[in-house]
Amino acid sequence: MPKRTSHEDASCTVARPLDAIGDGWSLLIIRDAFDGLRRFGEFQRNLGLAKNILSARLQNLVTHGILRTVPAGDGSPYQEYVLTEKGRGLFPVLVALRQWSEEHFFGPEESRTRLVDAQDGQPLPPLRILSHDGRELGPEDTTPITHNGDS
Amino acid sequence: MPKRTSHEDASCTVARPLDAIGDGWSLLIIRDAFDGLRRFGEFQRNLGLAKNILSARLQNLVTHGILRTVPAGDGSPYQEYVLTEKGRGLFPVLVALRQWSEEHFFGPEESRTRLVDAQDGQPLPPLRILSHDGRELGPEDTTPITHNGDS
DNA sequence: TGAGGTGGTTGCAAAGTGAAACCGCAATCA
DNA sequence: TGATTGCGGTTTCACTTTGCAACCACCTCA
Repeated sequence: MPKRTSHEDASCTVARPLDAIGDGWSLLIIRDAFDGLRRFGEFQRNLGLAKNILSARLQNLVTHGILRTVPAGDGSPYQEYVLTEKGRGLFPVLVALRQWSEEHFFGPEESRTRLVDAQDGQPLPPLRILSHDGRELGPEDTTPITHNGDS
Repeated sequence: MPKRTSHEDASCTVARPLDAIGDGWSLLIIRDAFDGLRRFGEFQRNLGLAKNILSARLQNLVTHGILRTVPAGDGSPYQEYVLTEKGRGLFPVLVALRQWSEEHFFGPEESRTRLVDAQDGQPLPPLRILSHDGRELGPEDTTPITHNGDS
């Protein structure tokens, strides 16, 4: 996590969430959480990261309200980490990232893990950014404005 | 950028792009590039990061094919950094991240920078994940599979 | 009792980050 | 002509973070 002491961190909607998920591990933990992993040991085995790092990342995700700890699960005396509603809101971000990655980081013959429709196994079509009246918008069709909160 | 020497980095469509954009600065640089910034000094002034860090991040984004350098622009003897097609493909990721951030990191009264439709100034409606036949999909409606490249 | 699994914390070495200084180049100014 | 400034970096060095390994506390089961 960089320092970002600049003047630009206050109102930018990109900068602020990066404190929560901007490091290299958090999004992988969240992806695993979407895949149903809940236990410390599951995350650690699946990701192969050091336990102290995992511990710090889980704490950070909990304090940011993305994961929360629930007391048990099965009879074990330990806790589990599950996505909050805020954490589940990251689903479109992960889908967008996966689609971009599939398109640009993998060759057509290369094996990869992809997300498919659970009902019929069909791959997800590419995300589209639509305006309120249904036009498809590209990067040049949008503009950033400073919004005051009132409106 | 974490090490990720684990067995899971090879085929995961989330892990691989994080080498390119997984640090705390790269997405901010890319957002600025979408906003039209092109020059080293523009990025540095706008983000307030150290010049060596900016230099390293720009190099990394160039080697990953997200930005490319173009020789001039105006008459100046310097180079500019512009998004490649691959870089422009990150637009849905940024939109998804902004929408999640607006919803969960900002109070209703809090001032923030948001993205609006350039044509009519209307805010972008929330992204929806749709199946190939138009059903809206949530996290529990999808499942990850290992895809072999052939099909 | 003690052997093993789970969920961490603690050292410590190595790598990464960041502020400031420095540097080469070109255009500008005196 | 010689000095100055701005741009685009690179170098230096103190500081922070990461990651491996060891250790530890707790519980279960034999």
